[in-house]
Amino acid sequence: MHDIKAIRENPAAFDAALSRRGLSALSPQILALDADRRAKIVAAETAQAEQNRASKEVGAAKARGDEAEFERLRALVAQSKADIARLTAEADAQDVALRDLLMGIPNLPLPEVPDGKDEAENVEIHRWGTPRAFDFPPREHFEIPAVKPGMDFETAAKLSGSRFVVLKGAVIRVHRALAQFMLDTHIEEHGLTEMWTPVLVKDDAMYGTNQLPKFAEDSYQTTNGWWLIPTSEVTLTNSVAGDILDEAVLPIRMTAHTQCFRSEAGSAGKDTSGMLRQHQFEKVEMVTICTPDTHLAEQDRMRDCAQAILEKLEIPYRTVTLCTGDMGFGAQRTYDLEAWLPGQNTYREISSVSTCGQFQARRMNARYRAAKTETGGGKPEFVATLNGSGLAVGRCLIAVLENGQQADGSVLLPAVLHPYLGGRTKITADGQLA
RNA sequence: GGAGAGGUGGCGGAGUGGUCGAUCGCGCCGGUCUCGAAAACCGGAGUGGGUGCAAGCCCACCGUGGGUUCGAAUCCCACCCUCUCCGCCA
Repeated sequence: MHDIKAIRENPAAFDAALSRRGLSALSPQILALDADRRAKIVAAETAQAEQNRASKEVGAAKARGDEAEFERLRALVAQSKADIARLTAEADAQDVALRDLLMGIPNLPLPEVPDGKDEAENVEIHRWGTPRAFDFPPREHFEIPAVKPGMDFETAAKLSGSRFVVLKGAVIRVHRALAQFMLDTHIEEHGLTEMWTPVLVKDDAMYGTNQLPKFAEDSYQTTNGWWLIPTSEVTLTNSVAGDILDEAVLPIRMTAHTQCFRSEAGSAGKDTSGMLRQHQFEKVEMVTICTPDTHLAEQDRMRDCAQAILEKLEIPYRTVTLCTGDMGFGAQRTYDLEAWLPGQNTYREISSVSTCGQFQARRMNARYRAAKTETGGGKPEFVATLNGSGLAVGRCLIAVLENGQQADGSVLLPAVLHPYLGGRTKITADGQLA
């Protein structure tokens, strides 16, 4: 959510940033609402102050036994009650209206974010590894002989419909190894703290990380009102909602491995084969809570953590900075990591690392108290929040399988996974670990 | 699921209708004292909003939302959460 004071102080800058995201100027509408709201607040508070004064006089009259004056004042106060109720309701309504409006406006891109309409205009900033030269036509993951016995879409369809998968045998073991490997690396080498969180959350959490109010149709809700998280960004980030943190505890760098649930509404026909895009998938997520002056450095750090995973897995990838037209609702800047998928002969998104600045913190009311200095401090300020995949486990499995496939139908597995697989180094063409 | 207890400021803990935004203790910050520190003493200190150049003033907040009343942290209703015991259970 945006800071109304910042918009008030510099509406032109606000509108200019909005236009970079392809939105028309909103500050006139916002400022009009804001002015109206403040006028209503003044009216309501003035009336309330008068009543409070009168009430004290009533009490005083009663105390000195002046019954006539007591009754006169009492009637007066009683009369103004309805007026106050009306004014207060109006002020509240304006407040809600402004909040609703601000809630629906996306975050503003940082100056260094490239302008652009869509993903075609993202800017590559880093490339690692060289795609293997195949002396046979590389297959997509679900067509590799070694994989086929362990990736069962028919059974999943029987159970749940399309966009689900049943994994078995060697394939799920590699999947599990991947998640463990990612977590262990983040914990031991990157200094992140592992968390285990609910995957069912209340409305408030979904508002905090921007899923609500605009993107309700992208998530699933239970009959009693809980939401299934589309990413553990929701639980990790909202873990500090409403808090006033001591600056000394920042930055807080977390990671979690959870199931994620997405309806994929609007993605009909997109990536329908294989397990690239599922309703249910696993992700190792990273979330950082930090001070606003450190968030850019923290974002680079987080990106490096994600890149390190791909490098250890020996998967060629490239990193892009998303252009204004491709950024998510809450992001100020986003790096996407795209893994090389030989079966598709292209790079596909496997991680997205975003800083939201104070955007989510304002929604969640998550603050920190800056250490006192001569110049100030000591006052609560909103924290900055960042989130990134570290990585999407299912997509990472795809990348490992496609990049490791051999002419004979087997798959060679990256060395860092061998310890997690009892020393086994490959999946044979008939689907066995060996 | 059943029974009971409880939700007050960073923490502990008072407060059952009228200057209570809230006694007190601890912790915290500033000062006095000290070579320095501790102790002691003095003083300060919540959050959000509105208004104002500012000092300040005003409004709201004692789990949440309603209600009663001239007036509510205090009374009433609903809900949420926590704890204890019992039951069930991965």
